[in-house]
Amino acid sequence: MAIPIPGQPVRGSESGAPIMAVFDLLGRRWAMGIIWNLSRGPQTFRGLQNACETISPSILNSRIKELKQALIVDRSLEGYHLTPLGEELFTLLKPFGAWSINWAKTIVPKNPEKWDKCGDDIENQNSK
Amino acid sequence: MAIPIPGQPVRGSESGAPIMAVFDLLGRRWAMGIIWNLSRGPQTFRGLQNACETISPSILNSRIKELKQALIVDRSLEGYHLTPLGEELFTLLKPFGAWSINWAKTIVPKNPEKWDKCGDDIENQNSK
DNA sequence: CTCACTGCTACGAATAATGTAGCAATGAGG
DNA sequence: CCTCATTGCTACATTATTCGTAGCAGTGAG
Repeated sequence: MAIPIPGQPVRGSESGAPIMAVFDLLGRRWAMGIIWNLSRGPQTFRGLQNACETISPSILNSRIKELKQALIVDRSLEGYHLTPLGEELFTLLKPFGAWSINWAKTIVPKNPEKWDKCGDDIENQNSK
Repeated sequence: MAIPIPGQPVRGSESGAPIMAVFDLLGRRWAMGIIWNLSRGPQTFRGLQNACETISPSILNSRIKELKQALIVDRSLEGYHLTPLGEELFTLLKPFGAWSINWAKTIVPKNPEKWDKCGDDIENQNSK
């Protein structure tokens, strides 16, 4: 799938508003997870694959290509890593970690039937 | 599609880390765009459909159901709107608007072949 | 009763993702 | 050289998700 180009019509916006292009790009399966994982430092293809547990290599390959084209990810000898633009994006993504913990506490009691274990995972997540 | 429950295995994370559940939820097509649109105030189903231009009603319906289950969106007489949790989420999403403009300026010169018009849209986007 | 509109469902066609197998390249050990 | 293991990545059939369009029931105005 081609990356959305801001200024061009993308999914959800004929006007080409850049925010819609971003939502298109980040709204693809695994995209945000890949950025999150890369924030810890350079990763190999295999490393990312393991981090994303169930991603298939062909999709990982597509997402990486897209993020590279979008200048968010790049590759060096140490492996794939975030570009400066990607780092910036991650700083915006970071607060979602804390929000997600709060969200989990609110939502989980509303879905008791699906809720057994969890506690530890939630508490331990703020480790970066 | 069922919403991801933090603490339960979701796409990309057997551990059930809440952040992965959030990425799963927000990483679905249109999800972030819907939240973005609702930040301007209550919207009708049709209003959202028009705002998202090319979304199909069945998908819009699914996304709304999911976001409602996730306590991010609710419905009242005035229409669909963000819950307090949803408003919080939007404040995290908001900075992406500014970043996207910056990103657009960087990326567009790298894709000259796809770039004709754009300028005005980019400049005028920071209106909330 | 009609007309226009709304929220929403149905459903086939198109597109995207999964899961698995496997290939070429690289590097270590013998 | 010749294995063997590992890595980055491709291929491809199966399955899941989304698109695009038609249309139904409900509401309110005229």
